[in-house]
Amino acid sequence: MTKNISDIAQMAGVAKSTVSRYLNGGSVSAKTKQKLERITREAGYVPNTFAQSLKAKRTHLIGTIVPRLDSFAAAQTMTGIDEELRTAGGRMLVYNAGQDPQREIEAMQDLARQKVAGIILMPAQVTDEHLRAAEAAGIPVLLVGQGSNRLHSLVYDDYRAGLLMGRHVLGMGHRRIAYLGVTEDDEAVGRRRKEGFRAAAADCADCDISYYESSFAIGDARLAAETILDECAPSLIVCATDNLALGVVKTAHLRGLSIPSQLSVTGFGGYEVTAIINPELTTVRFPYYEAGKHAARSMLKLTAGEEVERLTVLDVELLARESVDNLNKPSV
Amino acid sequence: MTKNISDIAQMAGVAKSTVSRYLNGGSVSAKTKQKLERITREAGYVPNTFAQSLKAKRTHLIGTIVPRLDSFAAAQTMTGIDEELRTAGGRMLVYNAGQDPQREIEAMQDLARQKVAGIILMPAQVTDEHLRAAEAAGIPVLLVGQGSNRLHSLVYDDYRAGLLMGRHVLGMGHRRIAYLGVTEDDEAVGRRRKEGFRAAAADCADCDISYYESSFAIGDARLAAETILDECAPSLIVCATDNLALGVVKTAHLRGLSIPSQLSVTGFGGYEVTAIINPELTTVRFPYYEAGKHAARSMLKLTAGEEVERLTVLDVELLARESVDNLNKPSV
DNA sequence: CTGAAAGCGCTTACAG
DNA sequence: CTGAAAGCGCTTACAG
Repeated sequence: MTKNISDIAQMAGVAKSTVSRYLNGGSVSAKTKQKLERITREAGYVPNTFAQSLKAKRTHLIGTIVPRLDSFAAAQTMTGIDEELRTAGGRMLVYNAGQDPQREIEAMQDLARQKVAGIILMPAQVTDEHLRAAEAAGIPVLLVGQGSNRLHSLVYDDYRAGLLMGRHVLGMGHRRIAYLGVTEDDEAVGRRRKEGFRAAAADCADCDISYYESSFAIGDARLAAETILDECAPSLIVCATDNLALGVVKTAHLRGLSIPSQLSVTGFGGYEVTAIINPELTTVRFPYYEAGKHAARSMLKLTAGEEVERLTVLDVELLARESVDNLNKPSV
Repeated sequence: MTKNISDIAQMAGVAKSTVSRYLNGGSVSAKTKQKLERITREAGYVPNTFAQSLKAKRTHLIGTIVPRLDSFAAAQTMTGIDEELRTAGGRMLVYNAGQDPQREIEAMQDLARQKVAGIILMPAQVTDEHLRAAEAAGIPVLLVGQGSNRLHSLVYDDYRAGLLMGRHVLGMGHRRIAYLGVTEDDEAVGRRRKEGFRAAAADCADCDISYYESSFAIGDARLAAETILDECAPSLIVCATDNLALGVVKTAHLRGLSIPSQLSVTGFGGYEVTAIINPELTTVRFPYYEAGKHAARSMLKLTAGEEVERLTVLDVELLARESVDNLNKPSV
């Protein structure tokens, strides 16, 4: 029923190789091209992707490795990748690493075996093992969210995010501050956001900043908040992600602390939910969706053998909302 | 570098067909089997999936069509599907329909062309066109979230969800109630939840229930809440999804209405965020993750030609939390 | 249980 | 610009 390239060749009275050349944009006479155009259309011809891949030894599939499927950042990025890929006839093969670095490595090996054309990886950290696996894959690997000088990378300006947030809360008059971060093994989220924040605080003589650390889980953030509140009773807790901020907000509620009058809280990310909760959370928006589109475009170029910038830095935007109290209120 | 089946055959001193038979569990003598076992292992042989698919005309890929990537339900379901598929060596190819029924149809056609082994579809509604496309695909199609007597379906007990919720809020003493639903074109979410709720209310003589409708978007729910509050000033708004409930909560906050003392709100779904906001949202938990695992298992059976129950109904669970005021408080 | 051969639907040098 | 032929790495009747 479904036509193959031989059928088309026969119908057009040319050789299979001519049809193939036509399909792949090779040199074909104008007349032949016209004829084939009509015939393939009328016959509803669709190339068999397996046969193509078997010969060409690659697919139009782009492997995408995400730390988890149910995170706002991952979902937005995947949506961007998917949409952009489709416009070019590509497809996204999702690989869920389940927050396990080891599974990220395995994913690269597995995807390489399946001959995907390229891999977009959203890693929590980039280890030597990651680099080795990426090289061994023998196909383009693009990092999103974390940088490496050995791989093409698309990162957010985490440092500036921290800087913007630092300036903002300092400007609101906060001096006794707790910074709830994550492991510095995570270069982007754990290290650079904090460094940016620290740089902003460096200009401030009378600041008292305590640094804490938690995992990415909301539950851990809730626990960390208990400790922070007991130990240093800050006027503000800056959290390295919106999820952590949600956890801190939860603990504040449970303790009967009103936000922002009794405790100010901020996040990073710009998750949708931060605009829904009350009060709305002050945070920094990260362009996850745009990053996905950008990543897909770059990957398409890489698989086509074109040049792509090694490092792209995406800008972020402060969302100053209600969860930070203004301590500069004129005293009556 | 990478070995193919001929290399293995040569190394083992047998024919390619024998190797193929060994690989696919065909009849091979114990001796040959042992030898091939060792050789394939030592050589690190990995079959070329394209060649397999080209011949066998199918893949180990299972297409999964979701309405959107960034929804809690979709993310949980995908996670379940992905995990279960992997244990069987399968892979999930995600197709994002972007909330467009037409793209769901296209997705089935596209996936069929790509010769995926089966399709798991999470549709908003099941039209005749869906049914036709599913049949034309020529591969197993499994519905999740919506039922059809013409296709294998895995659904939630939406009717019971509505019933449980109805009994709960009535039991808490609410009588003046607004039900914010969605289009009845959505059999599960729009129709059955409401029917269940209505059944619970039927037992209640002095009930005053007004029915409203909105899209699935949080923004629309916020608007709908304005109308509801103006028109009928209920003590409680029952929302057909947690997202709608979030929108209603938002509007309540903006109007300065305290929850639950001045307005009670409930949802359906059991999204993670409902346990994070303050007060926690009363809702019904839907087992999305389990549904994903179940769907994958069924699909694996279907592609293997095994029998699978046409209809599976997954149970739901009421999560009675803080967003519903108890009107039965003893008056002092 | 095993092997030789054909074929899945393409692409790619190689000639012309 | 075009065609004939080989080959990508498998699977599958068909004999034996």
